[in-house]
Amino acid sequence: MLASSPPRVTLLDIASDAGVSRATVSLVLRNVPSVAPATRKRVLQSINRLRYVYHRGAASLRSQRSHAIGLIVSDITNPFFAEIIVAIEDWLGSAGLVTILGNTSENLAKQQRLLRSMSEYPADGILICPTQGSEKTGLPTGGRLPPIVAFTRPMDGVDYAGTDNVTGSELAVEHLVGLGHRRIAFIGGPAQLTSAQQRFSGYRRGLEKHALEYRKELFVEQLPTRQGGYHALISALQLSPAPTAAVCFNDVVAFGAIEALRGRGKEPGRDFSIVGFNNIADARAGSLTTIDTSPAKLGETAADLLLNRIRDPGSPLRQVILSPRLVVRESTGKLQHDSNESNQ
Amino acid sequence: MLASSPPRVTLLDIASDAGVSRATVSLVLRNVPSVAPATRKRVLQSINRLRYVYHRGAASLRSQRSHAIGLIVSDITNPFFAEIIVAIEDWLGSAGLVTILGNTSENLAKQQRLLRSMSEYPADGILICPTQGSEKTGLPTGGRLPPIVAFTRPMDGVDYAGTDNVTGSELAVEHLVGLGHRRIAFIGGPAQLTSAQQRFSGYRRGLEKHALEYRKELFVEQLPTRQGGYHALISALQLSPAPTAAVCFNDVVAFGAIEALRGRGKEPGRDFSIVGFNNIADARAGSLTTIDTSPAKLGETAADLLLNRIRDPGSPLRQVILSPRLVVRESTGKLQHDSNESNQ
DNA sequence: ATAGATATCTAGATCGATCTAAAGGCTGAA
DNA sequence: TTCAGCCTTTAGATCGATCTAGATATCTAT
Repeated sequence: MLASSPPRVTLLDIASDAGVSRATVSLVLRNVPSVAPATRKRVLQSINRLRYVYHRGAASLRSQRSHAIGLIVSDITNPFFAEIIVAIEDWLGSAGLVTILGNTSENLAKQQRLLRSMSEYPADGILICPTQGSEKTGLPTGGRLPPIVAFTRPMDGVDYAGTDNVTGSELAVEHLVGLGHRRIAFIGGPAQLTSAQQRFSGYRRGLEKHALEYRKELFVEQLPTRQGGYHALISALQLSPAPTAAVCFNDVVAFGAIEALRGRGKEPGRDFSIVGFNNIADARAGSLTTIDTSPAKLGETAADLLLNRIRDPGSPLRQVILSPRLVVRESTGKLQHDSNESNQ
Repeated sequence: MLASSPPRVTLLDIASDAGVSRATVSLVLRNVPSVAPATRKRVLQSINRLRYVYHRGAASLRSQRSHAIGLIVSDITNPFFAEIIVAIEDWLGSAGLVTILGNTSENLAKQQRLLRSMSEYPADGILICPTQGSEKTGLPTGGRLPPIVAFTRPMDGVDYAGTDNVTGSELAVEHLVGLGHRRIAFIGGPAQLTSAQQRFSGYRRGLEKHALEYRKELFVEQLPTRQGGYHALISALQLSPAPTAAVCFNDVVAFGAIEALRGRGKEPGRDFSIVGFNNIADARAGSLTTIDTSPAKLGETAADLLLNRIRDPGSPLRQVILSPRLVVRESTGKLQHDSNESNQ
C-alpha cells in the first residue's frame, strides 16, 4: 500500500501565492537581475513559506543542460582514484554540477553500460579513466555521446589529462642511482596498461642515462595492488644477484612491497629502497619516498578540460600532461653494504 | 562559438520512421508485453537505424521516478567506505538505478548542500553515512526530502543499516585475552562518533567479562586514520606498564599502529598484538587480524532498505544490525614474555 | 504631448518522454 | 447478425520547469 505523498509544490503554486506569473518565479530562481527587488522579495518569501523544492529534472529538460557530469573510474578502492574523485566532485560541486559516479572494476562491458546510462541521463559530459585495453576500442558506436574527457589513461579521440609517467620513473631511478643503487627493479603494473608502459620506459631511460644495464628479470609484472606488490618483491628478492631497490608502479604496490620486506626482517630505506608513484595521502603517513603526480590537481585539470569542451564542443582536441615531482621520505636510503657485490 | 549539434532523435522520429505512434514506441522501450512482435521488431529496427538515445530525464519528469539514488559518504578515501560504495553502486546498478555520489569530508554544511542538491535532482532516495555529530541535528528542515536510509552511523528518524559494534570489539578483546594478553589498549576513533562509542563500550564489556581492570590511559583517542593509529600506538607504548595488545577503531588505524610498531623494531603478532576492525581488502593482504563487518553486505543491506522504503514510504522504521565476525590472521599472537610483568 | 528608451513582467509554446482513456480490429459465443 | 471480450494501438493531456517574443508601465527628451 503506497502512502500517497502530498502533491509537489511547483512554480505555479509559488506564482499564485506571490501574485506573479510562473515566468517571474523562474527568473527569481535563476537570479536573473531584471526582477524588481520588491517582487523578488515577495517571491522568495512564498518559496520559503511553501517549502518549495526546485526540480532540476524539469529544468534540464527544457534548458537542455542537466548540470550532471558522469565520472567513470576503474577502481574506487584504489586510493589514487579515490583522491581524484574527491577532487573532481569538489571542483564540479563548486561549479554547481552534480557528479554521477560509476565504477567499472576494469570491466569493459560495465564501462559500456555506464557510458550508455550516463548518456541517457543525459549527463552534460563524462570524465572517464578507461578500463585496461579500452583505450583504442574505446567508445561505443551506438548513439550520440556527450563530451568526454579521459584522465590518467588516454583514449582515442577525446581530450586527455594525464601525467608525464616517463619522466616520473626516470626521476625515481635517478634518485636511487644517486643513493648508490645499481640493481634496481621495476615492480607491479600490468604491461597492457599505457601508464605502466610509460613508467617502464622511463625506468629504462633512467637506467640508460647512467649506463646501467637493463635486465629483464628486474621487471616484475604484477597486479597493481598491495598484494601484487607483496608478491613482486618476494620474487625480486629471490633473484641472484638480488636488486637493492625498486621503483613501484604505484604507492599501493609500494606498500605491498614494504610489507614483504618487513616480513623478511628488512627495513625499507636501510636494507632496501622503495620508491612509490602518485603520492597518495597514505604515502606521507607511511614515510614513502614517491613520485608525486598530484591526483587532486589531475582531477581538477580533467574537470576543467571537460567544462571547456562542453562550452565549445568544436574546439581542437587537447591534452594536458602534468609534470611529476620526486618526494623523498624514509623508504629510500644510501646503499649500505651490497652483499651481492662480491659475487659478481 | 558553439558548434550546433545535430538535433536529438526523439520518440517522434522513431514513431514516424516505424509508422507507429509515439505511445507505441514508448511501450517498446519499456518492454511492455502488449506490443505485437512484428511491431516491436519494426520499432527496434528504427531505433537502431536512427541511433536513438533514450532520454531518462524526460521519462522521469512524467513518470515521477528518476531512477537515481543519492549516496552520501563522509570520506571516500577511507577504504571501508570505498568498498561500501562499490557494493552499493553494483547492487543498485543491477536494479537499473544510477548512483549519484557525494562526499562530505565530515563537513556538515557540505552534507546539507548535498542533501539539498540530491532532493532537487530529484533522487528517488538517499543513502547516507551521516557526518560526525549530525546524527541528531540531522535532516535539514527545508523542503521535502526523498526517502532516506542511514548506514554505518544511525540518524534520527530514518531507517538504518549498521554493525553490532559492541559485540565486535568484545570479540576482539576475548581473542586477545585468550592469547594471554592482559593489558589491552583501545586506540583511534573520535569519542563523538557513535560507532567509536559502541566499539569502546564493547571493549570495556570484554574486559569486565574477564575481570580485567579498565584503565583510562589505555583508551587513546585519535583521528581514525593511518596517521592517527601511528601516533596512538606511540603514545600507548610510552605508558608504564605498556599494553601488549591493542584493539583498533578500524583497519586503517591498525595499519598505522603496525607502522609505528615496526618503526620501533617490533613485529606485530610476535611483540605486540593488533586487532583491526572492518576487514577491508588490504587487511587480508596485510595479514591483519580483524573484526569482519562485511562492508559490501552492509552496503547491499542499506540499499535494500532504501528500495523497500521507496516502495512503501509509510512502513514503520527499520533497523538492520549485522553481526561481526572475528578473522584471525598474523597480527595477533600469544603473549610471549611480558617485560613489565615483574614491575607490577 | 508624444515618441522612444528602459525596466519589469507574462502568455503560451516547448523540452521528450509517460499516462489515461478509449478506439479499432478481430474472435468466438449467443 | 450482433455483441462481449481480447489484443493492439493511439490521441492528447501531462510532468515542471525554461524560453521567446511581446506586453505593460514608467521615465526621458524633445
